[in-house]
Amino acid sequence: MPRPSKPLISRTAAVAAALEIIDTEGLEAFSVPRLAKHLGVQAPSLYYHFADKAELMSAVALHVIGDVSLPRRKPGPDWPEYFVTLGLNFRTGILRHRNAAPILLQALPRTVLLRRYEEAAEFLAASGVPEELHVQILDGMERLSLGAVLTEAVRSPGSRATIFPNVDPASQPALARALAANDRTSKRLYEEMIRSFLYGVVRDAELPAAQPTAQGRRLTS
Amino acid sequence: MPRPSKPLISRTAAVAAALEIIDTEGLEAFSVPRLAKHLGVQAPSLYYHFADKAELMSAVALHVIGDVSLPRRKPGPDWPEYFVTLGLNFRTGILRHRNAAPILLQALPRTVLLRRYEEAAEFLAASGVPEELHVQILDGMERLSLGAVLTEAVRSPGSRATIFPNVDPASQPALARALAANDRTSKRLYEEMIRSFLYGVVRDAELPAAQPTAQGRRLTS
DNA sequence: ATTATCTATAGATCTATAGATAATGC
DNA sequence: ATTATCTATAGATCTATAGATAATGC
Repeated sequence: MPRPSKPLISRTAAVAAALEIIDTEGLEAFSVPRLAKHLGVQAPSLYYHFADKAELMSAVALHVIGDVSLPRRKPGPDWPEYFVTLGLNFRTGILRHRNAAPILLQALPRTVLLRRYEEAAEFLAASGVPEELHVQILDGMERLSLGAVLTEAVRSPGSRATIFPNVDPASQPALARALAANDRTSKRLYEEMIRSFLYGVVRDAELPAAQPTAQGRRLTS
Repeated sequence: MPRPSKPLISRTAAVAAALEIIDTEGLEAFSVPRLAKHLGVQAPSLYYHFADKAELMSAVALHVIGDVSLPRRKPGPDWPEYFVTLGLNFRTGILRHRNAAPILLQALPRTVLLRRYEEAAEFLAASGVPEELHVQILDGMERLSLGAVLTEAVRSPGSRATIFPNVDPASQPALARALAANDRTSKRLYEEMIRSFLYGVVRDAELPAAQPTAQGRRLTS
């Protein structure tokens, strides 16, 4: 039946199905014929909606980060918390689809992220953060959050429980002690990592100094 | 000739050839038959040296990070520079083989990195850094450097020149201003990112405070 | 005329195993 | 006997295009 009364395929349905395959069977399991079977159509039909496989993957990547919501916070001296929230949202969104994480690295058009950067840059300016630091903060946040989340996403199910897997106290005593002295979860480490970074960036700036945590103190100049 | 006088294939030669293919033709171009042709042997012969393709990829990943040398620094109050050097070595080593970067994310056994962490943990202890911070620092350094370098490695040749590509001053004025106010290269941003992070981690600790840069100042308590 | 599917198929690969075979080392 | 290659091949895919075809909307 060469043209159905109602279209069988839509881009969004195709992307959702692709993500479902990747989530449940892994990235390797994904292919165009595979997706077609999942949708109950023939493989070549998908090429009517996507130019090629790369465009499909790109659409999947967009869908994954499209779910990440931007923080609704007022500019001000606690501006670092905007980025902490952003980073955590980002982490949650990606970990929901951890098998798709490698796609983000390769197929994510950077121009998409840039639209968010503009808003973040405005936020920084409105918060009184010196302009010289904006690129440091935005570039740093991109690298840090993408990297931090990707490494977490590809971790095997077995090694997810501990921060470092298979530490042998006999041959790695210093590491074992370090682990024993740590009481933070992976999520908490990530969250604090963002605060630390932002605090460090503004360490020499006059103001607005970061007051990221309850114990946060002001820098003297 | 079913067995040559001298072996035609060695693991190291195979890995080196694999990396050469990946470097010059991209990760997609790599396959076992492809590697065999490059070595002048038949594809199945490679399965005598590697159990499967995954083991081969893993060996390639190991080779890439094997080139990264550990810093030779004495423990002391400028301990952050140990990590800055480590991070820069890591960056240089990976950017030498940027097409192989995605392999590191997926095929790198974490136990390999752990051997280095033990040395780093000893170094932190000897420098007088409180034990509670060791995991924060090691975990943070892993996420930060892997992430920062991967995002840099997959950047397309065209967009490498600028920090953010295709910024339109009309629609993205805040971003354009931020870029204009930035005078740092990608490498420099990465380097300072590590310093900022480490400085931030110890921001509340009594001592040894980080003195990462010439302008570095001490925290008051 | 345009839209959205289908069938058919080109064309190129891949991964991995089984089993033969000759050189080497004991 | 072991080592290190080879040939042959199973078996499974893939990506993508060409061209047919029927439903829809003008």
